[in-house]
Amino acid sequence: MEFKKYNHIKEEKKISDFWIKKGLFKPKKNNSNKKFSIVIPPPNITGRLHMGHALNNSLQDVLVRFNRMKGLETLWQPGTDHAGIATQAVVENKLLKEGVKKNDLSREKFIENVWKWKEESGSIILDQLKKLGCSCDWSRTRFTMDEDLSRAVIKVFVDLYNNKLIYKDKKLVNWDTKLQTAISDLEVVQKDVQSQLYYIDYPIENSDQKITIATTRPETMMGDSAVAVNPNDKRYFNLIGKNVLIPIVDRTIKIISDRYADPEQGSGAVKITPAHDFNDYEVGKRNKLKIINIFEKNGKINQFGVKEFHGLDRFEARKLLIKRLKEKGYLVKIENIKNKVPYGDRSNTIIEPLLTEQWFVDAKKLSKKPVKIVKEGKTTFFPNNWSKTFFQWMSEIEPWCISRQIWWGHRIPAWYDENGNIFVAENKKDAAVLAKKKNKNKKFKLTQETDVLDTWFSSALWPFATLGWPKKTKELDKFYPTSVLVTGFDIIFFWVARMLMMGNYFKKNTPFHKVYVHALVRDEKGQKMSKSKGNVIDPLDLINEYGADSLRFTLISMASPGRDVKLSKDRVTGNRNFITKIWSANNFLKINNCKYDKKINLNSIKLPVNHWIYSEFIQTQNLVTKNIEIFRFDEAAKYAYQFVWHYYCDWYLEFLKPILNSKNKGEIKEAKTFSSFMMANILKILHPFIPFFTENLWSLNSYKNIYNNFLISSSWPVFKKISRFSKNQNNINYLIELISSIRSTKAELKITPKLYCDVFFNEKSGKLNKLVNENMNLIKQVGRVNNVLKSKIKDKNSLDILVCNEKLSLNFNEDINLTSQKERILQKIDSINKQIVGLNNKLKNKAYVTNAPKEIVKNDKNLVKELTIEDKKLRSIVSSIN
RNA sequence: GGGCGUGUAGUUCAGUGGUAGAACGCUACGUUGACAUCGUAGAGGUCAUAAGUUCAAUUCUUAUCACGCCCA
Repeated sequence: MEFKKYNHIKEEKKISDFWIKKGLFKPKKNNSNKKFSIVIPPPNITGRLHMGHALNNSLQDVLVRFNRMKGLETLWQPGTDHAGIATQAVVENKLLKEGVKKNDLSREKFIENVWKWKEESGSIILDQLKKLGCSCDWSRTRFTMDEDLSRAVIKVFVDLYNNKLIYKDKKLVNWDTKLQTAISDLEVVQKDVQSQLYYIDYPIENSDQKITIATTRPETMMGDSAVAVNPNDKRYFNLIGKNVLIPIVDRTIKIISDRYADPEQGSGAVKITPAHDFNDYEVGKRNKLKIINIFEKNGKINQFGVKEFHGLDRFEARKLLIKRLKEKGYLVKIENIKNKVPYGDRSNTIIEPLLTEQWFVDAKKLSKKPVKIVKEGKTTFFPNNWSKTFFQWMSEIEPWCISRQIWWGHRIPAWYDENGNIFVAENKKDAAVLAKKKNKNKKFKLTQETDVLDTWFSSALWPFATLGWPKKTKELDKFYPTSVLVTGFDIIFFWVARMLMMGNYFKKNTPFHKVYVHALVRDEKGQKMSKSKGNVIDPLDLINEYGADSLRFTLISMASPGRDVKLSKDRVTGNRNFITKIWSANNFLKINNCKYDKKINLNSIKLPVNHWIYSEFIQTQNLVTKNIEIFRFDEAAKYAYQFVWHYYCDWYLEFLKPILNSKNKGEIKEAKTFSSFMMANILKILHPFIPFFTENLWSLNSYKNIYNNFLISSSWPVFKKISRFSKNQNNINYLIELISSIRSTKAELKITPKLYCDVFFNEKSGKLNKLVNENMNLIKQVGRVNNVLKSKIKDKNSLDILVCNEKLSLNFNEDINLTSQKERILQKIDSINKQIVGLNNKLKNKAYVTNAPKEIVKNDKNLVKELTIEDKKLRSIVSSIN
């Protein structure tokens, strides 16, 4: 009979459509009253599936499918975020290609274009998640710019403003000169770069003296307000209070004393530019210095700079200024140094600290409750050490700049009257009411704030806003707080911490009980995947080549806590082979007409091999269950793999062959039904890992007829141990050892494995002897044994071996070379004796015998006994070879 | 500078206070009626280094070295 090969591409698509059409991803009410919910970390609409997503969502899907099968009412809430800056850039570029500049359009018109783009391309990544097999309730898909979610954002903003947790302030912020918006401190990455440190002389007024300062940013000299020296720096002690002239700029400033100046750094004297450096800003505040802003919003020198430099870009200005300083002899020297320079994570341009008016969230106040929640263990991190990182960041938290000078996003619900009074309300009408009160009966005109909110502001509301908040919905009631959040460590601050703040403030409850933190996916050499390195592996390529199941199984089984996933194609191939292995095992069942057509009555099961595989399955089932529950997906996958391949396929199916080939109709029937029953349960425990393949086999094998359900909706196996079966678990394991020994002896003797041998059991009362008699067919076929002899044949072609410490003789129909075997046994005797000596020494040690647990000592004593017997028997074998 | 983490077979990683495990790779043999995307057998480890605690340390403690990440 020919059997088709498994075609993952065709089947995965079919099954995915089917699940969705049948509504099987939706939460299903049941009697247990237990719930399980996860909100997806919303991918942004410009995003495309990468390995990080693949890992993140495979893990969530394991949890979701597992809990669904365990009978919990399960919701996996999907959706996307609007990614303000990224999306605006994408649409801006698209328009530019069509010959349209953003600023030629009205704000409304541009937003219209963004929505159009979103409708066309915004759900690509969700389709990719479907390809991965994610069982989200897609009918509940949400988007951060949806009407409902926008309402939540507005409400949150207004509430926080009214409670003084949001405020407007003029502060130095991280300014992106390319995107021309403020960004939060988290969106700034400090990069190590090669820089020049310029030493410049500032002449001291009314004196021949000069003071040398060192700076990496000479162009900011135009905004200098002072030169600072350390109060303890004796070199400059007598200069404090004197005026210096800024060269080229021709302006005088004071030399001040401030502890910020580090005597060890550069020359020990440092120029202070409060408008263009965060540290200088603080120095300026302490010393009441002038703030001189010399930059336009695009990073070019403005009218407060030196005239010659007006309109020059900051880097051109630097070059020119250095040239002028050199010409005039103010430049002392240039040093090459390594330093950190702030870059925008989106624009990859150097961030400029700029003094602007922005909206801020008082993150410090909002962080108190989350810290408490985590300390009390109401939200726990896995692995736990991430809570340390969390606490550390929360304790140093800065005000969160939430306003962005872009168009795409939630426009801030604040209105200004002509006098600049601010009115924050959910809509213009309400704002007008406030304005009327403020302006008494005078006329006023309201204009709305043009800034929009940071995308993370809306993402912070994700766990409750997606469930319907601020409305009181059934879902919110049922699924908040969510059970677990699965996320990468890189967004603990961006997202997790902020969700904890908002959830605890607005819902008075933690948004999730557990946070599972996974690591990065790297390439096989441990390098971060990046386009510039060209080492990116596209998950969709792997899905097409190997199937989503293979990719999922690989990622899941490599997700060890606290370790990066080093992905290589070899791994995926290996797991694809695993799936093929199950496919072909199932073909074996089909060929042999192994059908499972009604529920098994376990009491009627008689065959020892069935008892054995059942007992082994229970162990596996327990290990898989336990490990998923404690987030050890790698271990869970490993145990499932072990059982299926090395127990079910390698031994169980082999043991079935002699039974199926026998004439015992009862045994044949039991073997057929039970093997298929076990296959059904294998599919169950593998389903969270490889959902497409298992659902497909489930339907091909018509298991639905017995369980009245699709695999995805079937129940997780919870079989009980049956003591009657357990006896045979050990027995079959002894037989396996016997067969393995016969095989390796053949290999050692360089006898082809094909060759059958005869066996004689030297010890009549031995357990092996008895077992073999009970399983005669099995040992003959699987062990390739011709006859089990009644008496020993002393023959030059016979050899004694030891199995489970019982001596037996193998008799071959072929000349065998016993000298090599003798050598091998002598080596074995040697190593046993070393062990015995070691153990005896240990047992002679009184401290050991008195201090060690009795069990351990007992075990050692037993071991010595057994080893001594083994030694004796091996010696007798050796002497018989002579 | 502060914090976190990692170092176990050729590779990627589990694991444990009491005789070191898996997968992949490798070697030899093999097409036995599920499977060569396979089978059988096998080789391969001073558990980074040093000291300490302990009857006993790969495991706990400390130090050192190497590597990685985060924050300043």
